[in-house]
Amino acid sequence: MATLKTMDQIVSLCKGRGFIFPGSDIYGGLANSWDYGPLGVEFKNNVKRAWWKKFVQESPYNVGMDAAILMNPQVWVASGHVGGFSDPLMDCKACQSRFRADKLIEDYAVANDLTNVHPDGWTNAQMEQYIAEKGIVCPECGKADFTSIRKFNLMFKTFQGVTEDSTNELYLRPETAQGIFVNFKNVQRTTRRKLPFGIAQIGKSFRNEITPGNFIFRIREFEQMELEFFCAPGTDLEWYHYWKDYCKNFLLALGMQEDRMRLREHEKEELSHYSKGTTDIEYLFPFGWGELWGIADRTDFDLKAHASHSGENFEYVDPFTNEKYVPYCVEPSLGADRVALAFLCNAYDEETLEGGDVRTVLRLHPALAPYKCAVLPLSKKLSAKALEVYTLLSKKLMVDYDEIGSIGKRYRREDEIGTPLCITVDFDTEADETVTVRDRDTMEQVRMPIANLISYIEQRLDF
RNA sequence: GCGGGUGUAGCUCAGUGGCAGAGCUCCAGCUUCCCAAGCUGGCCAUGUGGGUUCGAUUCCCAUCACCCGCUCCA
Repeated sequence: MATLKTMDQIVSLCKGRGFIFPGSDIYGGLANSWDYGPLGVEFKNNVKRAWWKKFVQESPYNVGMDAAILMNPQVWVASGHVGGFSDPLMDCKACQSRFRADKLIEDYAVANDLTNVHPDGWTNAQMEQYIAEKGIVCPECGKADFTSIRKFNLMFKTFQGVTEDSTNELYLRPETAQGIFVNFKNVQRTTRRKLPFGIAQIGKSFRNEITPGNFIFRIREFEQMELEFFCAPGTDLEWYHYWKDYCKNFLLALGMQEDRMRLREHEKEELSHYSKGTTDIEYLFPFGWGELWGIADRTDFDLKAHASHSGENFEYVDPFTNEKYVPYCVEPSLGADRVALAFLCNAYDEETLEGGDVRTVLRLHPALAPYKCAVLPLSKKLSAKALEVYTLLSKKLMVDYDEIGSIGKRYRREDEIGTPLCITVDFDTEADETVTVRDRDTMEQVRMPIANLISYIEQRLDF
């Protein structure tokens, strides 16, 4: 199977074959924006479709929805993003290191056994004053020479309405989850679901990251695939483990190599304020381990926060016990671009053939491959028959067609973009209605009637 | 965002204060017909915006992007 490659090889394949291009390229680009090209959009759509299939279509528990990106700003006050998503940062003027002011104070408090010092709710001025008074120094160089605090609000702002005044100020959502929480009652009522049930959503989110990078791993405009799974208090831990396994199996079923995956449980100190437990599913990228999927037990934090801010009642009445409670929530949250990148890295392989030439092959699971097969006439004289086959298959599947260059060259081109099967129309096809089907991974060829192609290809798409 | 490096064709790299070159790719034609064959021809570049200069791809400034170090968690 594929060996670990450098990021450059992946990026260069993506640019070269039309998976992913730098955003706004002709104007010199825009920091960390990337555009998905013809193959990239097919591939990413397949990743999203696979997730939806497993988490909505095949799940007895979950339903889907699609909330608006722009939401009432009160949503972000209630969720804690307006306050919590802006990190107070200071730079050391002496050595140029950057720190979070609240972290500096916390570390100082821990080091000096000051158990009653918690800078979470402090203003910038309070934190600056405290750091100056206590003479807290730079952990890097030991000097006490900090810049003042600068807030980096991680939420993008925009305006609704024609005038740019602050009363019309809106945020682009930094996560899709809140669109689910605010619709909890609507979905529960209209679907008549009883607990436990989940609401799934795929959509764009926006974060003004301080340091984005590593290709599409950390970008400012990204796509999330989130499930908010609601259950009775006390059953949350059980479901937390259920979904953790379910997520892991999803990745394995699509061919992710197990030795490049790991589950990392967050330490108590690392947990977010709302979370009782969090596990990250991480993937070993060429640049190191990176988080793909965060599975968090969010308790009743979000629904309660919205209940108190909005005045809505989020209590659920258990139809069997008549018990009233605010549901607990388990959240498996996956980055679509990240997992797509992981699948690309996972699939990328360079194979040295007999004779010494190197074959680049993207060993994507057929369900994820941009094209499910390619139709290749052995000669241009066979174009008419080959196009006939192409027309037939393209009614059901994404199919490529290529008649340029030698047949071997066209096989290699398809290998490089992960097409699992090549269908070669030759001089016998016209007479006996059979074609050669060549496998991307084994390079083996079988003869098959045209009539059998669709079912043969479709059975490989299961996972 | 801060410090250091880089920017020439789709890709990999030459080169110069006064004409911009190669290999691969790509396209066309011929040929071949089941694993990157051959021949012929063709397309395509100095990241962007300013400045200095008679003249800038080369020098200067800014900007954008990428790579390497400090902060993020989908």
